[in-house]
Amino acid sequence: MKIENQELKKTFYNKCAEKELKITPQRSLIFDELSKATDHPTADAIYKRVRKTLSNISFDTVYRTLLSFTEIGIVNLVEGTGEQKRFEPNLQQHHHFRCIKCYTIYDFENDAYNDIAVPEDVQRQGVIINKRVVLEGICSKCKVK
Amino acid sequence: MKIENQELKKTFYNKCAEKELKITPQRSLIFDELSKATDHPTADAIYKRVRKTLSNISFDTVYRTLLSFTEIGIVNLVEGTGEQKRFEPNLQQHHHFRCIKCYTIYDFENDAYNDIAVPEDVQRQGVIINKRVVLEGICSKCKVK
DNA sequence: TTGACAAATAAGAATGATTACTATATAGTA
DNA sequence: TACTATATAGTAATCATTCTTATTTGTCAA
Repeated sequence: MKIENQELKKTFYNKCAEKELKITPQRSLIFDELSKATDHPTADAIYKRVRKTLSNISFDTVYRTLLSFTEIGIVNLVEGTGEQKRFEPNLQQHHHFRCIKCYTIYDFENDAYNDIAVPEDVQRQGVIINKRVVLEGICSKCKVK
Repeated sequence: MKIENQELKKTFYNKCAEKELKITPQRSLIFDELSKATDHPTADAIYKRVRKTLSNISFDTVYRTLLSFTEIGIVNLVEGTGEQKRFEPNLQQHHHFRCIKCYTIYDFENDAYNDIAVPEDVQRQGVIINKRVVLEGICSKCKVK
């Protein structure tokens, strides 16, 4: 396991303790599996992966667990336009390029985007937790077709 | 009907002609109804509104029509994280503040956000059609609770 | 370590959104 | 006006998500 994953695991234990979520084999496995993922998987995709280790885990457990992870902030829900929910590990701030044809999401990092200021009128409307730039378009693969 | 709505209606006729979509009373009504909306309605919400005028319109027609409008680019699908699809009229470029508790989406305009540059590495991955900043957080209403 | 209790799980059913199907109706055009 | 491809209403089917219930498990105090 890489250093950054050990760090992630620590956050997992800390946050679970803080929010009074018990550490179960299912939760631990689901967390590990999502931490490895680079493809913004759906709950169903994670379910298929964890079943290789825990063959009788239920889909409901996977789904519920992913949602509770997003609630305590150790996992992110990825924005889309109404398809299945997609999840990603809560890594450093990054942004998304989303293909409107195949729905693939490409991550990218950009310091200028990280530093954009929140307008004052929006600050008055609530507390901002996330800033993200979403670029939408057609990816090279879909362009070819 | 206001000037800008007349303009919208022209775009509607032009785009429909261009893409060979027939102008039907249902389509025309659905387009008008969404053009008036400021609340990023779901298909179901639009269905309820148009039924006041066309009482026997089917939900399927409304849903299908909204999707075909997004395909020809006269309507936008709003980003979210896996809830029901939400639609908005395709107006001038704007950005969203999205409450993660109640899912309400607040529009705002910001010139600096409109002008952000697309990084070169992303330009190589595809053609960008939309740039949008999504701010997520907790809105004042939900904060109170 | 053991026992009690609250929390978590598996399994499957229920709900709700979205999509597909089919017979009928209609817009656009000769 | 008549023709033809397209669109529609009504309904059924599918798929994602959420709920229910009986059982199991983690945690903590003794």
